[in-house]
Amino acid sequence: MTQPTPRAPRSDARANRESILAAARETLAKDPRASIDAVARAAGLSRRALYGHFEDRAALVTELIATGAQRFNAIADEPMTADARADLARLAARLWGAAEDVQLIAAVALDDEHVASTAAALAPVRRMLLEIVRRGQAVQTLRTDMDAETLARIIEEGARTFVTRAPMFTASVTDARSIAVRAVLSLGGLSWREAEELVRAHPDLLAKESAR
Amino acid sequence: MTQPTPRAPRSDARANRESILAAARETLAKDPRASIDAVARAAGLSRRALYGHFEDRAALVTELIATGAQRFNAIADEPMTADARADLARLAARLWGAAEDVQLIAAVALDDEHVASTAAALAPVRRMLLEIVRRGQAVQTLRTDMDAETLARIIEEGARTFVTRAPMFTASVTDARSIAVRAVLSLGGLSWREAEELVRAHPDLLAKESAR
DNA sequence: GTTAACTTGCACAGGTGTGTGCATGTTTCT
DNA sequence: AGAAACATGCACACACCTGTGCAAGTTAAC
Repeated sequence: MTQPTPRAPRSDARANRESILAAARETLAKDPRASIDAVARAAGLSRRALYGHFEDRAALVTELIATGAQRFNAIADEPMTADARADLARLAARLWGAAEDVQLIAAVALDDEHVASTAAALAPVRRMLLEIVRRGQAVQTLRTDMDAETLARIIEEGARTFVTRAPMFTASVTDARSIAVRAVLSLGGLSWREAEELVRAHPDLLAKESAR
Repeated sequence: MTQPTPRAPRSDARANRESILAAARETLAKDPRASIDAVARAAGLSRRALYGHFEDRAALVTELIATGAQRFNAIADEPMTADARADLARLAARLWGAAEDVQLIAAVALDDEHVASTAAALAPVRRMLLEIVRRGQAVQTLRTDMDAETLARIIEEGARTFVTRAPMFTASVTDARSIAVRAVLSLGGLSWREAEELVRAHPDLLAKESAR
C-alpha cells in the first residue's frame, strides 16, 4: 500500500494561529462579546480563515482560558515566605504582571457560559490567597474583622478591579502597578503608611523581574 | 366644535409602566444586554405591550438612568461634616442604600453607548467624593501617597465593586453593608482597626435610616 | 353598558452574528 | 515545478433581536 505522505503543516499557518490568539486575547478582554469577524480582522485575517484554525468560537475561547490558567498556575506555584503581608503584596504584583490574562478571564467569566472553566483557571490562585489570608489572620498581620473566606473574596474582587482599571488612572506603568499593590494591601487591613513601608522594604515588587 | 373628551389614562397602565421599570432595573443590572422580551416577561407583560409604554429600548434605559441620577443627586446633596473619614463612610453607606442604581448604572455604562449619560448621572457623587478626598488629604486623615484624583477613582472603583459584589459574600444584609463600608475606608488609607473604631463611633451608618 | 384604553399574538422587514460549502487564487514544502 | 496547504470572497441557512402594523380580545373609565 502506498502511504499517503502527510506533509508537514505550513509555518505561516502556525504564525497566523498565534496572531489570532493574540488578537482574540486583546479584543475579547475589552469586549467579551466582540464578533469573530472583529477578532479575525484584528489578526489580519479573514473570518473564513479563522474557522480553519478553530472549530468554534467556544474552541477559541477555551484555548485562551487554558493558557490563562497556565500562567495562574505558575503564579500559584511560587514559594511563600513567613510574612503573609509580603506574600500578599507579591501575589498582587504577579497578578499585575499577568494583567492581560486577568482582564480576559474576568471579562469572559462575567458574561459567558464559561463560568465553570474560568473558575477552574482561578482555583489555584484562590487557594494561595486563602492560605495567605489565614496565615496573616493567625498572627494578626492581616485584618481579623471578617472571616478568612470573606476577606479573601474582598481582596480578590479588589485585585481584579485594580489590576484591570489602574492603568486608566495614570500614565506611568510603574505607578499603576504600585497603586494596585498598595490598594490590595489596604484591603488586607494595613494602613497606608504600613503599606508604603512594606513596599519600600521589598523593592523587588516594583522591579521588572516580578512582572515576568 | 365638540371637544373630543380625552379620557383619563387607565390606572393599571400606570402600574404596568412601573412594573416594566422595576423589571428592567433588575434584569438589566444583571445583564445589560438582556432582550426587551426578557424585560417584558419579567414584568409579566408581552413584548408588544412594552412598546406601548416606551418608544424605544433607548427610551427605557434613559429613564432608568434618569431616576438613578436623581437618587445620586439626593445623596450628593446631603450635608458634610468636619470629619472627612466619617463623610467617606457615610457616602459609602448611602451608596449601599442605592445599590440597585449603582449596579444598573455600572452595568449600562460598561457596555452601551450610554457612557455620556451615566457619567452625567455620577457627576455629583464624583464631585462630592473628590472634595472629601481633598479635605481628608489636607489634614492627613486620608492617605496622601497618591494624588486626590487617583485616590478618588480608586475609591470609586472599589465602592462600585463592593456595593455590587458584597451581597454575594454573606447572607446577612447588615454584614454586607458593614463590609462594604469598611472596605472603602481601607482604600482611603485607614487601618482596619481605625475603620472599625470609626464605624463603631457612628452607629447611624449601619442603621436603616442611612439606607433610606 | 358602552366606549376608549390597554393587552395579546401574529406576521413582517431589517439588522447582526454564526458556521459551512465552494470556487478561486496565493504561498510554502519537497 | 508540482502538489498540498492555506487564504479569500461569496453565498447560504439558521438563529436571535428590534421595531412596527393589524385584528381580536380583555379591562377599566364614564
